[in-house]
Amino acid sequence: MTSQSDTDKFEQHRQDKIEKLAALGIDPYGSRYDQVEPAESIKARFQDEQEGQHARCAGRIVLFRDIGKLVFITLRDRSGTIQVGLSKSILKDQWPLAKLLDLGDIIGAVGQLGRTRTGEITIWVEENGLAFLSKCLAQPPEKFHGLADIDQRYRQRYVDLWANPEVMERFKKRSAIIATIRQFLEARGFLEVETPMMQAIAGGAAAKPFITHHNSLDLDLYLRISPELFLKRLLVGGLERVFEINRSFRNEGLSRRHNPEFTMIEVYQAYGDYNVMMDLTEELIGSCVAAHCADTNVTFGDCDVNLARPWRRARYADLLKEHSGCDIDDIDAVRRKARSLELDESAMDDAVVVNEVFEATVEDALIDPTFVLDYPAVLCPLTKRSKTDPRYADRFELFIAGMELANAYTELNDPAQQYENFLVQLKGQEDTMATMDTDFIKALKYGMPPAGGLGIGIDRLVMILTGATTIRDVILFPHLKPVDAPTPG
RNA sequence: GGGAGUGUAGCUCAGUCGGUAGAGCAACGCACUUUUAAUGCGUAGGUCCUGGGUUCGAGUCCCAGCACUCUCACCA
Repeated sequence: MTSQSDTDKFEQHRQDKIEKLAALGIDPYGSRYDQVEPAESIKARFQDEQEGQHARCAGRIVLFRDIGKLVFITLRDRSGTIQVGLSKSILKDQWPLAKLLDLGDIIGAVGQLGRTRTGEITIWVEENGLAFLSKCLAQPPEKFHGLADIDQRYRQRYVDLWANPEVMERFKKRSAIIATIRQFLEARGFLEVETPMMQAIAGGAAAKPFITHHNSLDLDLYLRISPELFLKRLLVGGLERVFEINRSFRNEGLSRRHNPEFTMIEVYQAYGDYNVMMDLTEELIGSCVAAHCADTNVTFGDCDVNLARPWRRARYADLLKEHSGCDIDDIDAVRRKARSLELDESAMDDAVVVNEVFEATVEDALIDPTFVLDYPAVLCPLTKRSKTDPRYADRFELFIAGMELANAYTELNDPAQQYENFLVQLKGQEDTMATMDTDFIKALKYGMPPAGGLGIGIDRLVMILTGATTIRDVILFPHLKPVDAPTPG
């Protein structure tokens, strides 16, 4: 016997039950089922145990205990679980149907609420109160360990979601966090907008894009690496406060913090600057913490993270000094440090070496939320330079648990300076497909109000707030290599 | 692309020194009207990832490949 025929045998047994149901005139794939109450709300309202209460619920059979003339079912729906009891003496003519149920089936149940001997709240299904809504033909995962194989969990998220309740909880929380963000911004007068995901010029970041092709225009297009340049066009247009919760795409390596397509939010506020955005960031994420975390201390892998406000604000140069011992202006010292970190600095520009040392020594150490302020200007082509020291740009990044969570700056609105920066950026970046965005320069020539702009990695934020140390646990269908299709025949 | 690890029943996993493949759950059959991962008895289920090699004999040792995981590199 091969395993394939075992699987077929399993499916055949269940197929047989479908045919038995059909012979009884019952559609195993059911239909509309109204007035369904979530399992957890049924249990909540029965706490007072008033006699004669009815309930109507629907869900998937995740546990099945057949003890003769009595069957106990644990039914799972989006809210949780509830026990459903089938009794031969109550079901009467419908009793034989109880023996056609299997683990994994989706059913509806109506009946009296009661408690069993051990106190479990149970829906005792009444006569004709059992509804077949969908037969499960495929074999469900093991009931106690759930679906544990990581690859299968991501590939078959449709099983993972009900086999592992904490998975469903995490994705419900993700939705709730995004709802909180929307409410927060809408309450402050920000308008949610949508800008192109297919762009002729992939701008707003330095990353390798994915290429796609428009047939009838015979035109190569890029999947956006950032919505930034379009959102700033909207500032020129006078929308003044906009945000986009956007999927962006970067053709780079995968890691526990990187998925090729990821969700971020970008926010632009006319007449603001990066200090305004820093306050906004702290309040925005703070409101998510308040709404969705039990308290401000969260665990993230091996880290204990304290999210209590206010958050530390420290200059880039000061953090470099603190963690590497190097003065940012002493390039020889920085290069010595780079060599001691086994970085090959010989071919790097000064600013790049500084940033490499910064990333190697500082970022991992920023566990509690830390705003890193005032980046070297050469690293920031879209950012306005500091009025007091033009070597630095008015930009911050927010780090939590060693992870870059947000990036914001005072937007550069000088078209001549922006044009110069683009030219510098284009040198030696052929592999990023970077192209001069002359239309963006033209837009700036019409006048863009001074503005603060902010980007927050939504996936990473959800990771922090739900304790998921890999980005694939907060993305419903993370990128995976496709499985080879089985050869037909 | 580099390094490390994993791959055994549908699922979760054992498998000792190289000596004819094991458990729990799921499945199938029987019993059971208050179970809680129900229980008891019975049955069935294997390309030990793939291909080579060593050996009288390989799930086990060696080589190569594949897949996945972790990690490093890449990554405004």
